[in-house]
Amino acid sequence: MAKALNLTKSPKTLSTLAEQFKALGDETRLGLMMAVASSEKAEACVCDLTPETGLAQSTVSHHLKLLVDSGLLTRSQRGKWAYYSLTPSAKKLLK
Amino acid sequence: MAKALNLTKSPKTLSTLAEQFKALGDETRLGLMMAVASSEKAEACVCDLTPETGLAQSTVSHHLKLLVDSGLLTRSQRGKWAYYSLTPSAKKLLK
DNA sequence: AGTACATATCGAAGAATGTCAATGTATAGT
DNA sequence: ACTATACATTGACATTCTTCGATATGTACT
Repeated sequence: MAKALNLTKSPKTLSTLAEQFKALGDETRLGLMMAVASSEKAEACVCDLTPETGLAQSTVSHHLKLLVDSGLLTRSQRGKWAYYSLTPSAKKLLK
Repeated sequence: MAKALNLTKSPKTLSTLAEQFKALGDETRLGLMMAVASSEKAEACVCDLTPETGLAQSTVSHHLKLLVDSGLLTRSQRGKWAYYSLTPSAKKLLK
Protein backbone atom coordinates (compact mmCIF):
# COMPACT_ATOMS: atom_id res chain seq x y z
CA MET A 1 0.00 0.00 0.00
CA ALA A 2 2.88 2.36 -0.65
CA LYS A 3 3.50 3.14 2.99
CA ALA A 4 6.61 5.03 2.03
CA LEU A 5 6.06 7.63 4.68
CA ASN A 6 6.19 5.86 8.00
CA LEU A 7 9.66 5.91 9.43
CA THR A 8 8.26 7.09 12.77
CA LYS A 9 10.38 6.03 15.69
CA SER A 10 7.34 5.03 17.76
CA PRO A 11 4.70 7.66 18.56
CA LYS A 12 5.98 8.15 22.08
CA THR A 13 9.41 9.09 20.91
CA LEU A 14 8.02 11.50 18.38
CA SER A 15 5.98 13.20 21.05
CA THR A 16 8.92 13.34 23.43
CA LEU A 17 11.18 14.76 20.78
CA ALA A 18 8.62 17.38 19.87
CA GLU A 19 8.36 18.33 23.52
CA GLN A 20 12.11 18.84 23.73
CA PHE A 21 12.19 20.89 20.55
CA LYS A 22 9.36 22.99 21.88
CA ALA A 23 11.29 23.56 25.09
CA LEU A 24 14.25 24.79 23.05
CA GLY A 25 11.99 26.85 20.82
CA ASP A 26 11.88 29.85 23.07
CA GLU A 27 14.61 32.43 22.97
CA THR A 28 14.70 32.81 26.71
CA ARG A 29 14.99 29.09 27.34
CA LEU A 30 17.53 28.58 24.57
CA GLY A 31 19.55 31.39 26.11
CA LEU A 32 19.34 29.67 29.48
CA MET A 33 20.58 26.43 27.96
CA MET A 34 23.50 28.21 26.32
CA ALA A 35 24.33 29.94 29.57
CA VAL A 36 24.36 26.66 31.48
CA ALA A 37 26.37 24.97 28.76
CA SER A 38 29.03 27.63 28.76
CA SER A 39 29.27 28.17 32.50
CA GLU A 40 32.36 27.20 34.45
CA LYS A 41 31.55 23.73 35.66
CA ALA A 42 28.74 23.14 33.20
CA GLU A 43 26.19 24.02 35.84
CA ALA A 44 24.57 27.22 37.02
CA CYS A 45 22.21 28.43 39.72
CA VAL A 46 19.15 30.59 39.29
CA CYS A 47 20.90 33.55 40.85
CA ASP A 48 23.49 33.50 38.06
CA LEU A 49 20.98 32.91 35.29
CA THR A 50 18.31 35.42 36.25
CA PRO A 51 20.31 38.63 35.65
CA GLU A 52 21.37 37.34 32.26
CA THR A 53 17.79 37.13 31.06
CA GLY A 54 16.52 40.46 32.35
CA LEU A 55 13.34 38.70 33.44
CA ALA A 56 11.72 38.18 36.81
CA GLN A 57 13.14 35.43 39.03
CA SER A 58 9.83 33.61 39.06
CA THR A 59 9.80 33.55 35.28
CA VAL A 60 13.28 32.08 35.08
CA SER A 61 12.36 29.49 37.67
CA HIS A 62 9.33 28.56 35.60
CA HIS A 63 11.38 28.12 32.44
CA LEU A 64 13.95 26.02 34.25
CA LYS A 65 11.25 23.73 35.55
CA LEU A 66 9.93 23.33 32.04
CA LEU A 67 13.40 22.42 30.80
CA VAL A 68 13.78 19.87 33.58
CA ASP A 69 10.36 18.39 32.88
CA SER A 70 11.22 17.95 29.22
CA GLY A 71 14.43 16.11 30.08
CA LEU A 72 16.91 18.76 29.02
CA LEU A 73 18.19 19.89 32.40
CA THR A 74 18.77 18.24 35.74
CA ARG A 75 18.38 20.00 39.02
CA SER A 76 20.46 19.43 42.14
CA GLN A 77 20.05 21.41 45.29
CA ARG A 78 23.11 22.23 47.35
CA GLY A 79 22.53 24.43 50.33
CA LYS A 80 20.40 27.40 49.40
CA TRP A 81 21.20 27.08 45.75
CA ALA A 82 19.75 24.97 42.97
CA TYR A 83 22.23 24.00 40.29
CA TYR A 84 21.10 23.13 36.80
CA SER A 85 23.11 21.20 34.24
CA LEU A 86 22.56 19.69 30.80
CA THR A 87 21.34 16.15 30.28
CA PRO A 88 22.84 13.90 27.60
CA SER A 89 19.74 14.52 25.47
CA ALA A 90 20.36 18.23 25.63
CA LYS A 91 24.00 17.89 24.67
CA LYS A 92 23.01 15.81 21.70
CA LEU A 93 20.40 18.29 20.50
CA LEU A 94 22.61 21.33 20.95
CA LYS A 95 25.71 20.14 19.14
CA MET B 1 39.50 29.53 29.53
CA ALA B 2 38.12 26.01 29.10
CA LYS B 3 35.29 26.87 26.76
CA ALA B 4 33.74 23.46 26.39
CA LEU B 5 30.83 24.54 24.25
CA ASN B 6 30.55 27.40 21.85
CA LEU B 7 28.39 30.19 23.18
CA THR B 8 29.86 32.37 20.46
CA LYS B 9 26.69 32.67 18.50
CA SER B 10 25.49 36.07 17.53
CA PRO B 11 22.13 37.11 19.04
CA LYS B 12 20.61 36.88 15.60
CA THR B 13 21.67 33.29 15.27
CA LEU B 14 20.25 32.50 18.67
CA SER B 15 16.92 33.90 17.61
CA THR B 16 17.00 32.02 14.32
CA LEU B 17 17.88 28.78 16.04
CA ALA B 18 15.08 29.26 18.56
CA GLU B 19 12.69 29.84 15.69
CA GLN B 20 13.72 26.57 14.07
CA PHE B 21 13.42 24.65 17.31
CA LYS B 22 10.00 26.16 17.83
CA ALA B 23 8.97 25.07 14.36
CA LEU B 24 10.03 21.52 15.21
CA GLY B 25 8.37 21.71 18.60
CA ASP B 26 4.95 20.74 17.39
CA GLU B 27 4.00 17.12 16.94
CA THR B 28 2.18 17.76 13.70
CA ARG B 29 5.06 19.66 12.16
CA LEU B 30 7.67 17.20 13.39
CA GLY B 31 5.59 14.44 11.87
CA LEU B 32 5.50 16.34 8.59
CA MET B 33 9.26 16.70 8.64
CA MET B 34 9.70 12.99 9.28
CA ALA B 35 7.30 12.19 6.48
CA VAL B 36 9.18 14.40 4.03
CA ALA B 37 12.53 13.01 5.18
CA SER B 38 11.46 9.44 4.67
CA SER B 39 9.56 9.86 1.42
CA GLU B 40 10.73 8.39 -1.84
CA LYS B 41 12.77 11.17 -3.35
CA ALA B 42 13.13 13.16 -0.14
CA GLU B 43 10.27 15.39 -1.17
CA ALA B 44 6.52 15.25 -0.78
CA CYS B 45 3.44 17.18 -1.86
CA VAL B 46 0.59 18.40 0.29
CA CYS B 47 -1.76 15.78 -1.11
CA ASP B 48 0.49 13.04 0.24
CA LEU B 49 1.11 14.72 3.57
CA THR B 50 -2.42 15.77 4.45
CA PRO B 51 -3.96 12.30 4.90
CA GLU B 52 -1.10 11.27 7.16
CA THR B 53 -1.88 14.03 9.63
CA GLY B 54 -5.64 13.59 9.80
CA LEU B 55 -5.98 17.38 9.77
CA ALA B 56 -7.60 19.80 7.37
CA GLN B 57 -5.69 20.65 4.22
CA SER B 58 -5.58 24.30 5.15
CA THR B 59 -3.98 23.42 8.46
CA VAL B 60 -1.28 21.34 6.81
CA SER B 61 -0.63 24.11 4.34
CA HIS B 62 -0.28 26.53 7.21
CA HIS B 63 2.26 24.33 8.98
CA LEU B 64 4.25 23.83 5.82
CA LYS B 65 4.46 27.56 5.28
CA LEU B 66 5.71 27.97 8.81
CA LEU B 67 8.40 25.34 8.21
CA VAL B 68 9.45 27.07 5.01
CA ASP B 69 9.56 30.46 6.72
CA SER B 70 11.79 29.12 9.44
CA GLY B 71 14.23 27.71 6.92
CA LEU B 72 13.55 24.02 7.44
CA LEU B 73 11.76 23.22 4.20
CA THR B 74 11.96 24.44 0.65
CA ARG B 75 9.00 24.61 -1.65
CA SER B 76 9.03 24.02 -5.37
CA GLN B 77 5.93 24.09 -7.51
CA ARG B 78 5.68 21.68 -10.42
CA GLY B 79 2.39 21.70 -12.24
CA LYS B 80 -0.49 21.62 -9.83
CA TRP B 81 1.63 20.23 -7.06
CA ALA B 82 3.88 21.83 -4.52
CA TYR B 83 6.80 19.68 -3.42
CA TYR B 84 8.49 20.20 -0.10
CA SER B 85 11.94 18.98 0.83
CA LEU B 86 14.37 19.39 3.73
CA THR B 87 16.96 22.13 3.85
CA PRO B 88 20.53 21.48 5.04
CA SER B 89 19.62 23.14 8.35
CA ALA B 90 16.80 20.69 8.84
CA LYS B 91 18.97 17.70 8.08
CA LYS B 92 21.48 18.88 10.61
CA LEU B 93 18.88 19.35 13.33
CA LEU B 94 17.13 16.06 12.71
CA LYS B 95 20.17 13.83 12.58
C1' DA C 1 13.25 31.83 67.58
C1' DG C 2 14.02 35.14 64.26
C1' DT C 3 16.01 36.99 60.11
C1' DA C 4 17.91 37.00 55.56
C1' DC C 5 18.50 34.77 51.35
C1' DA C 6 17.48 31.49 47.29
C1' DT C 7 14.12 29.41 44.86
C1' DA C 8 9.39 27.65 43.88
C1' DT C 9 4.43 28.09 43.34
C1' DC C 10 0.07 30.57 42.54
C1' DG C 11 -3.15 33.51 40.14
C1' DA C 12 -3.99 36.58 36.61
C1' DA C 13 -3.48 39.24 32.08
C1' DG C 14 -2.23 39.65 27.54
C1' DA C 15 -0.04 37.52 23.53
C1' DA C 16 0.72 33.77 20.59
C1' DT C 17 -0.67 29.33 18.58
C1' DG C 18 -3.36 25.44 16.31
C1' DT C 19 -7.36 24.42 14.16
C1' DC C 20 -11.26 24.65 11.02
C1' DA C 21 -14.67 26.17 7.37
C1' DA C 22 -15.05 29.19 3.76
C1' DT C 23 -13.03 31.35 0.09
C1' DG C 24 -9.32 32.66 -3.19
C1' DT C 25 -5.80 31.48 -6.74
C1' DA C 26 -3.48 28.91 -9.82
C1' DT C 27 -2.92 25.01 -13.13
C1' DA C 28 -4.45 21.43 -16.19
C1' DG C 29 -7.76 18.89 -18.89
C1' DT C 30 -12.37 18.67 -21.83
C1' DA D 1 -15.04 28.84 -21.52
C1' DC D 2 -16.01 25.50 -18.15
C1' DT D 3 -14.76 22.20 -14.74
C1' DA D 4 -11.89 19.80 -11.62
C1' DT D 5 -7.85 19.57 -8.91
C1' DA D 6 -4.04 21.24 -5.73
C1' DC D 7 -2.84 24.43 -2.76
C1' DA D 8 -2.93 29.05 -0.23
C1' DT D 9 -5.19 32.66 2.38
C1' DT D 10 -8.59 34.65 5.46
C1' DG D 11 -11.34 35.11 9.57
C1' DA D 12 -12.76 33.25 13.71
C1' DC D 13 -12.42 30.64 17.98
C1' DA D 14 -10.51 28.00 21.77
C1' DT D 15 -6.41 26.73 23.93
C1' DT D 16 -1.85 27.28 25.37
C1' DC D 17 2.11 30.17 26.60
C1' DT D 18 4.89 33.91 28.56
C1' DT D 19 5.23 36.99 31.94
C1' DC D 20 4.57 39.35 36.20
C1' DG D 21 3.65 40.42 41.26
C1' DA D 22 2.58 38.31 45.38
C1' DT D 23 3.20 34.70 48.28
C1' DA D 24 4.98 30.24 49.93
C1' DT D 25 8.74 27.05 50.99
C1' DG D 26 13.16 25.90 52.34
C1' DT D 27 17.88 26.66 54.02
C1' DA D 28 21.47 28.77 56.67
C1' DC D 29 23.15 32.04 60.07
C1' DT D 30 22.87 34.68 64.58
